Amino acid sequence: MIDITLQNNIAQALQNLYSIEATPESIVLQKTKKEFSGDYTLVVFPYVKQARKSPEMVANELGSAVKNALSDLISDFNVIKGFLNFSVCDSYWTSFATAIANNPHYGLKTVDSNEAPVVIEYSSPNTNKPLHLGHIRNNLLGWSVSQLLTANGRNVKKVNLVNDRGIHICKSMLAWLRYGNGETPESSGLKGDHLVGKYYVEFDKHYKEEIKSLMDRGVEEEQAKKEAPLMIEAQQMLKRWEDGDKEVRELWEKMNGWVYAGFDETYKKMGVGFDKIYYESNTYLLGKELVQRGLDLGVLYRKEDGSVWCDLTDAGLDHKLLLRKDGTSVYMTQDLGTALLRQKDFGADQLIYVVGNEQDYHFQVLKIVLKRLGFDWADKVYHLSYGMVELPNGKMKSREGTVVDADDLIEEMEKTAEEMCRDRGKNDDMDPDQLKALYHMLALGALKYFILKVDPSKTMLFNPAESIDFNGNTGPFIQYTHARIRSIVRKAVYEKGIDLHANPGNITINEKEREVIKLLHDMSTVVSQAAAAYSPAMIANYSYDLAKAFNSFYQDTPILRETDNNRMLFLVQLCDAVSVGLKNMMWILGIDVPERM
RNA sequence: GGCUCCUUAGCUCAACUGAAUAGAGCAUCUGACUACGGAUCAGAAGGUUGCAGGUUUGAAUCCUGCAGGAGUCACCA
Repeated sequence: MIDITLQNNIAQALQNLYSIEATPESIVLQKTKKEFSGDYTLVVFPYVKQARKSPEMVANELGSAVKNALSDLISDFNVIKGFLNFSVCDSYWTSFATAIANNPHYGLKTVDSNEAPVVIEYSSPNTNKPLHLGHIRNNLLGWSVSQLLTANGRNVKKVNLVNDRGIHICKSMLAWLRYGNGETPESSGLKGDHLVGKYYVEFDKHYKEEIKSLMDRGVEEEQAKKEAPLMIEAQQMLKRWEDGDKEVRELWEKMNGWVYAGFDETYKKMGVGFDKIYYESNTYLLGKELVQRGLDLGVLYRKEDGSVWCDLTDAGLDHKLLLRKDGTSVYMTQDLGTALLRQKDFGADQLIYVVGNEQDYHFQVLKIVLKRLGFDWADKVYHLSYGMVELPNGKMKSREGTVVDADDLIEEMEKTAEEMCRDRGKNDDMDPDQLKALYHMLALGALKYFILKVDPSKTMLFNPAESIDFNGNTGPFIQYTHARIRSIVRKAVYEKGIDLHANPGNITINEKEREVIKLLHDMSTVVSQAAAAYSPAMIANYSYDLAKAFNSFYQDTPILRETDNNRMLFLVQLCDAVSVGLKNMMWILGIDVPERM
């Protein structure tokens, strides 16, 4: 790559001219801004003090030295104040573009499956309600970061941890027994997760009524919440569950089965999947063993009432509960257990958890407790924290009915995609199945891109109306660009008989072509930077830059009417290269790109 | 209240490690379809990067203080 060559030569020149010791990696090259001529820029200010010369002089001397050493690569340089701009020869760019045309793996590294894996957990749903918009951000991030790390050559294992036990499940079960009349997904036509979610809401409704009537009779609110018959019954049910009561377990399995079927459908629609699924009902006991171990080691302590705690005040945090006084486990207990189990299962090089930022504190504690329990691999735990998704009218709250359901949203997007396609009337020749697949592809492209283009750590605002806009910085814009490029390449090959593998030889390129090639050239760098930052957003925004640069170039370049055969060949190869680049970056985001649309 | 994170154009978002005149899209306005796919492109307008200091040749970026917002500090998960 040319940037590495440049770095080496600059380091050498610094040494020769001013006896400045600088490692090649420490030399920062940036892309030259559009307003100035050149391709790569070196800021020389950091070296002027040691060189004891003016910035202009240092830049000129460095420029000459590097140009002389690399006369076949660097065609020219110019100096503006302390900025040294290098221009790269056309031949370097053209041969680069030719080389990646038709290389379907450009920008993607090969995975060594013997390497210790990166284990990434995402999704982690509760089995008492359907997936909503917040889960969508989680799932898309988790999937995309997996793809991103894979593209960077890492051996990735995707896992899901289903929270299938606890009081919340009992609430749904209880409400279903009481008010369900034996309703099933089949009899009601409801998706399993929606059906169970319905009874979770039902429980809450009746529970609140009970609290209210107790309070009307003069009971304090706190007291009423504890004494409401429904709550007591739910707790008894949890106890029966933990005791392995046959009747409760059977119902639990039946209702969870409905939910899993529903989730699978949603996951499939979103295009996400897992290598392994953990269930808390299978892992929570291990956490309890770890707590015992902590007590034996003396890093945890037991209060008089029997509850177990960890004192984290020396780390600047509070005391943290690890086991309730009745001996049942809490969230942290389970997480300790699953972390250990996962480490044992995979021998992971890194453990990534895609979990919302409301749990930043939880993960801080988790790492410290693991460390104190004597697990050195605690350092390998990385919490990929993401911000909440807000709606234009404020936060999502299940109570106020402002939750956006995942299935509804996807269906809504598909409908809009269909309308937009109808309006444009371009797909009259496609059969109904193809059209349906296309609408789905566009709907998900729009949704995924809209969510992934935002930096994960930031709170984002989801505006349903805007997300379905297929213009501007959106997924469909990139999908459309890709389809158009494929159309050009098809025509070139079948109508003009162009051989994509031929060598176009030496040709000169214009500014817009150069811009496109440079973007492609930097793609691998961007992929590794994005992987280091766990940021699909970088990929998304970069893809958009590339698509935009291509459209601008495309607009005023008559590719297939070009009279010079070599030049036409080169332009088609450039098109092909761009489509490969776009396709691979969209692959990282989990977005499908159509050959035609 | 303690701790953590956030605040960039009317709106939604960028800006990799500090670097040249802080960039896109949407919305608004002006232009380009006898055209390889117009779901496009070219252009205009829009900014004291929350406020006040500091460090630096250079700050949206680093430090301090303040204001505003979010999260968390549960025998919830």
